[in-house]
Amino acid sequence: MATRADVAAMAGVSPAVVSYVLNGGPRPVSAEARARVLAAVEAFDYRPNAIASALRGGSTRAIGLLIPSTVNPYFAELADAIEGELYTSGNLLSVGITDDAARERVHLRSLIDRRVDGIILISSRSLASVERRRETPPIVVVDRVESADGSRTVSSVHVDNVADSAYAVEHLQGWGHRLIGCVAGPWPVPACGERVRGWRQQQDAIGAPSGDELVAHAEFTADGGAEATYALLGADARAISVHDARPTALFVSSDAQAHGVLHACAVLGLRVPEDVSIVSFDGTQSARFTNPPLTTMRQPIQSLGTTAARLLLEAVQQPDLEPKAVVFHSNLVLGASVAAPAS
Amino acid sequence: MATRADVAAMAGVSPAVVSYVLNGGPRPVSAEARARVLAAVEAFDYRPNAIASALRGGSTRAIGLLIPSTVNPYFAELADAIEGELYTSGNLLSVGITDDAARERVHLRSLIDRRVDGIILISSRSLASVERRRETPPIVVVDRVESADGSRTVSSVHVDNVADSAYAVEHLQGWGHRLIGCVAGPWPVPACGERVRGWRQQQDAIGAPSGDELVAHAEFTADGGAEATYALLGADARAISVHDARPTALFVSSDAQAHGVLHACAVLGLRVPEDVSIVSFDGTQSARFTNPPLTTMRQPIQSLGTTAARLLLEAVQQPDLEPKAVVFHSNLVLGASVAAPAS
DNA sequence: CTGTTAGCGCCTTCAT
DNA sequence: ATGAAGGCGCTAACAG
Repeated sequence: MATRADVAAMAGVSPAVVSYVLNGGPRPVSAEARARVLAAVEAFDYRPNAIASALRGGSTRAIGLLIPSTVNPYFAELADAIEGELYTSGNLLSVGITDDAARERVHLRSLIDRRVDGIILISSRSLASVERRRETPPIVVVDRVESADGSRTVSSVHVDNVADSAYAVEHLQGWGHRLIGCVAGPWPVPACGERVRGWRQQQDAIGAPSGDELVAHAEFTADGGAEATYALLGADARAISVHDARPTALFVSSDAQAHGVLHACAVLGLRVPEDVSIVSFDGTQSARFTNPPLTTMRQPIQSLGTTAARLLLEAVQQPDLEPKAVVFHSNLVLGASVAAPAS
Repeated sequence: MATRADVAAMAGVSPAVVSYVLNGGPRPVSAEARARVLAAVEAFDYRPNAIASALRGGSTRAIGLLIPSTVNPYFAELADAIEGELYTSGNLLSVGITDDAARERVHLRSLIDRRVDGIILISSRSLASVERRRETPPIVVVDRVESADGSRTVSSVHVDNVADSAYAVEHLQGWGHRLIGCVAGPWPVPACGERVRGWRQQQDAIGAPSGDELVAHAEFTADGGAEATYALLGADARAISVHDARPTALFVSSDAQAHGVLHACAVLGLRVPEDVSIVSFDGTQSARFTNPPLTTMRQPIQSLGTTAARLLLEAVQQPDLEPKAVVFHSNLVLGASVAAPAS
């Protein structure tokens, strides 16, 4: 592959002049020399080696993204928004899938070794260990960030999970539901805990049951949602024996799980919404095409993604900027998965 | 950040010895020196700078992936499989989303500039221009590859789109359908054309209509599928005026489009499968949770992804290996979107 | 067994 | 307006 020296030789100038032309500085170049250089660049189809440039200049124009999965439509839509914003600013996205925590740590290391300019962490389980590290590039987390000592060291973008979850539960209560189960998320990250907290808070607010027998943790997948449903609504569910009645509604922490919840309800012979009402969280496109369409709390996914990217790029430019926390809120999208409980 | 020189200084050895220890060669190192080096590495939390290593060694251990979208579940599942395989082999994935062809070209350039070890192209629209380039890293395409002169220069992985599409159409015919519409894909890539060809071939095989009035091209999105449905089944559809009857079934080129097809049918007051039967292509998880569940040709997405990654890694290791074309076939997954036409 | 050294390709200061 | 040269951090060939 042609190098800068080749171009310089053909143009009859020194390598420095080639850089001057291509980078628009820092020194002026005569029109003649410029023309010869550009011709040589054309002839060789020359492009600067980004590796060498990065080694020299200290910037890779690459951003790392650590994401739990791309199969979950919420994460997929988020990744799409982030990539779009980065593309616009001339940055490349390096992606690691962080199914499990060990993998997340390995990927984090790898990204730092590769000197990415910044990192976006989605639902990170190893943020604590990150913050302990000496030297990391700027980081933005898509999820709430809570530091032990209250001081924030990274920026974050997220919805108000507690309030938005409470709102979803309130919607169910408004239709007359009291015994409402909660399909919780799998990971020890704030977003998962907060959605349970929002459910519990809202149940407590009207004196409705909020015990652990009504909570089932599950993976953020359809299968996870199905399992949780069997645990909560199946014949020998603890929720049923404790309350001597089957929950009439479920608050589900993600659309991905809700797909499996619908499936499991069908298997159990329960009709949605006649026998069981469902409200889920995320508001992805996929929620519109289920049977029945899901009533779901729609997160502003595009905004979350573009904001995360923009915050990060700002931090890359000005490393000693104050970390920010940007909070959005969700909107209830009415599907057809909620009805009044059978009386 | 600590450099190799720092570690060497602390360990009281030369920088080369640090490399010998960390890289396991190429020269032996005494146990004592090794211990001191490792202690120093530990103390500094030192890791080699991957940028410098790449500049020197010629390998970035990074693979580029160009993908049309992550929101389409077929592409998302494919990306997931590819990332998994690359992670296993210690490679990082750099992703570019190639919504439009211009973007694809920019990304391709960028990946080459960054000296990725190889590139995976999904449904590429600019392969022709790639093949014209002088120096590219190894490339694997997920789609069929057709060179003008018949000689293949890159490897490919794909299903037999013509045969698998024909099979899907045959399934509809088996239920008694004759007037079958085709929702085609949007891009000038082999996979899109071949699915239409499979539909047409199978229609011709039984002397059923296969004219262009029965084909509607559309984006690989739900909205695309909906628009195509209006064009084919709406009140003033050309298909209807030509045949003086409404198509009783649709062959849909992707699950993503099929979601929108279902939606549009509901809007048009057409029941699925009573009024319109549907078979789609891809067989993603998402097809199981629609209303009704989709009957769809399931591509072996995991295998496609891991095979693409493995072929590429082979080519990276042995650049003058013969390009291969690996062909898989799809399986019909029975949902509930097909029934006999109303007589 | 260990140390020295020459680049990899680029950017940029300094000298001309 | 241009050229020469140092150095980013690393690997590996070469010399002790």
